[in-house]
Amino acid sequence: MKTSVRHLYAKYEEYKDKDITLFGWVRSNRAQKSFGFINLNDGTYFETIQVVYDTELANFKDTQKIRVGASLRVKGDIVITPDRPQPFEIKAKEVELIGDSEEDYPIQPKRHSREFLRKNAHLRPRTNLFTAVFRVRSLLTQAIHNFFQERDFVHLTSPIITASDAEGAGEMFQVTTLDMEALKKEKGPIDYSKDFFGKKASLTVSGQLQAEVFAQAFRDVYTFGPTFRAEQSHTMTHVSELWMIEPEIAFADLKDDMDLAEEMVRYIIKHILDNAPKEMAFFDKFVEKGLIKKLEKVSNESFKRMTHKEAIDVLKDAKASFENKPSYDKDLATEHEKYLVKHFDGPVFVTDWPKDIKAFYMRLNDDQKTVAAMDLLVPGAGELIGGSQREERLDVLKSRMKEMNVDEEELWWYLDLRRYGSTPHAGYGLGFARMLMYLTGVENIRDVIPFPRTPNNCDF
RNA sequence: GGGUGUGUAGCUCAGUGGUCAGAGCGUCCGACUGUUAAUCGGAUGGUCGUGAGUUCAAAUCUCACCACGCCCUCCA
Repeated sequence: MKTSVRHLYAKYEEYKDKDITLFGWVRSNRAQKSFGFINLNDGTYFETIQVVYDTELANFKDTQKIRVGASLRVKGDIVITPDRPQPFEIKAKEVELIGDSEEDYPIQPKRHSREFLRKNAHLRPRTNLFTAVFRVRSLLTQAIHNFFQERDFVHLTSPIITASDAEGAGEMFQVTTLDMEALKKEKGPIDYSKDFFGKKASLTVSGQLQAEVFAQAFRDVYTFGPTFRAEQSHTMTHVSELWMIEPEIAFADLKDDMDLAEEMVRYIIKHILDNAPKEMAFFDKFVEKGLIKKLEKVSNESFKRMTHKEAIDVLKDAKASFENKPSYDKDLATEHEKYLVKHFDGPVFVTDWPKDIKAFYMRLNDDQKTVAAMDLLVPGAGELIGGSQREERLDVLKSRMKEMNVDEEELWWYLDLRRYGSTPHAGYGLGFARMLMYLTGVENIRDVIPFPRTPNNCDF
């Protein structure tokens, strides 16, 4: 009977002394004179199963020499072992080498640097750390969809290619079918009417504007898709290709927006703690001590909320000395964010930001100086969520666009939403990989993405 | 993009001017009756990132280049 290690761990008593077959990869092989032990991982579970073999095997000598990384078929009986570190093991009757692992297999049963494993991105999913990270990543996807679907949100996919450069979130990757080599030889401006879309096109940096369209029809919607940023960012929290979740809710204000974000974060934490206990215990032990306690605390307490002005007041009163001086009309520096989350010992919403440092679509507050924006700051992952109440008043939106040099004609459809049944509405963007960093304690965003893209790195 | 640091065996690292360049792990050979990153013995393994320079002598000092890490800016 073919089964899985995950299934065995759940119901091993039922398999007592029964004959089963497993397929998997060797994590270690400890051979002695007349017996040996193989730790086999079959990919279905974080834990390995110990395969015990001895001279009764027809191919005992060959089995002793099986190397780490090889793939096997193992047939044998499940033996319950209450006196050993593992609750059960398999006593092998047959061990068949399916795919040999050559002598220079780079992954050894020992510590490797994260840097080395990044360069071996095709093999790192077989290590304990990355097995855990990517299983939690999969569960995180599920948790997010569950959360929104249970609340009757409609999921939409926003376009990946856009001809708008007004999305306002940073440098964009250009998309073209023009012959670059030929263009190099020509002089004068490029004629984009000859390009594939008849105009200059790029990869999207956000699906928010399109999500707003759907929110004005379905009320509550969310996107979950890839976005692209061409910034020369060399940090532990930035990549060039990232997945974002962007909910957008109509008939809602900034408070509703924050309530939703907070409820979502709590829901996600609970889902992961419930469904990946082995993985979370591993992170807690080897990646970030006290991780589980931290997450449990977060899921039980309401998040700190404060205005940008209040945050600056806190920073000005702080005994710490900052390289960047806190200022009421400036953005928070990374050192400020770190101070705030440490000072309040958990996630912090910062709201009502100076309008000049925020995007054109954010709703202007009555003071005429700030906008109804919010950032959720967390320890480790930095800005986990950025959101705002959107400007629903046509005249105010237009004057803000003028102030910030955003082309009205290009966004005629966006302005139309304010002409036909406009509603107060709000939304936010959640960085998927940053959420994963926060949940796992992994410090570098490149280690929570299967094949990360960063400046100068597009391997695999 | 700005700053800073690192690059020595397959991996993790030691070696900061002086004979043939070191350890642990891996790999290979051997020992071992219950191992948990098993242990023990032996062997294997390196144009010391690349190029130029200083010096009697360079892994070690200088310069350039390349690659990568970290910090800052940008944001998710």
